[in-house]
Amino acid sequence: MEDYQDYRLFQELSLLLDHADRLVLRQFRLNTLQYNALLLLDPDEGWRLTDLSERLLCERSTVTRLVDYLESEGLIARSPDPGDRRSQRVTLTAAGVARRREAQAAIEEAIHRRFSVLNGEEEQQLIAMLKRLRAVVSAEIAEKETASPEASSTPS
Amino acid sequence: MEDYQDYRLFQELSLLLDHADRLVLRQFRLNTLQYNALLLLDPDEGWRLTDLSERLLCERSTVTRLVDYLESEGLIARSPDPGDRRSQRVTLTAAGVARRREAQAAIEEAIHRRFSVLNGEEEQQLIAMLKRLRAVVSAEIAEKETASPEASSTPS
DNA sequence: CAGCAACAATTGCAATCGCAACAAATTGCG
DNA sequence: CGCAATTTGTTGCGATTGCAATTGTTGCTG
Repeated sequence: MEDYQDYRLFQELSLLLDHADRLVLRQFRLNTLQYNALLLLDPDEGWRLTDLSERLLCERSTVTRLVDYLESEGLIARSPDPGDRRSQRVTLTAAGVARRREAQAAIEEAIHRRFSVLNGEEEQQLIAMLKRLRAVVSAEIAEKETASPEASSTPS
Repeated sequence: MEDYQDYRLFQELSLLLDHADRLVLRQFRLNTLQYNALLLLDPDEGWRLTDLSERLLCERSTVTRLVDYLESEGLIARSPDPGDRRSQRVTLTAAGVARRREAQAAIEEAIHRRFSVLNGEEEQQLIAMLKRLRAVVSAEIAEKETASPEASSTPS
């Protein structure tokens, strides 16, 4: 009955959170996706672009341009994959570690302030609900995407 | 302590929901914003573009182009505001009502399926938490936006 | 009434991102 | 081995959106 109210609230809060994050990250010359990538990356262990795209829930082409930008900022370094000449390994530079540390401090301060309106028990409930929702929506997407990209068949 | 987990889950679910909605709305040649606009509009009572932008949480320029598109699809009509030559009034056409009805049926079916993993009590809790979060984040944005856009002053 | 600030809508521009097409490299199967 | 299918990353293109500047209108104030 309140499904729709949940949905609208969730949608609106998404927009607001995106906007608020942009305001925070702007001073570090990062957008949300770039920041999330920095969080994942590591100075030692190199990530492949394809793995980054799967983790960040975006297209490979988006990761290409994301990596182009972070590289131009000197925050990451591309290096060839020793075992596969198609692949590249992306690692954090010292500047990347520093920039991530600054941005992370600002973002996590903001996050903490926002979620301080919930108590510990509520957070647990929220996490549990969000996980269940994530599972359903993931399944819905998987179902829809295996349905259309192939099989223009309608076979007998 | 779990603030960050909440946040990441929320962010990920936002991406998934956006993606899932796009898959549903694509068949009606609408994106999420266009659909939300159709929900607001009415065959009789005309909306001003500025009011739409505030309701949809986007820029006025975005609404201009949104209305351009919906008009080109024949779903809405622009008419001059009788009392103010600066304004325009936007109303739903019959085709707009029909398109909205189809899209709404599909979307609400999907929403209902997604939120069926929560029971009534959980939905109430979720709504309450989302409302509190919305309030904090709104306040945060308002604070940040009144801080920077003006006052490059640092006066004596 | 003249001037000016505020407001409605639009346009230009840049940033962002998904999708499709592509080149290079790798894998697998006959 | 040899060739087809798959995989990795890139590029072209279009769609979407925010921000700043602009035009035309309104309303307030001296």
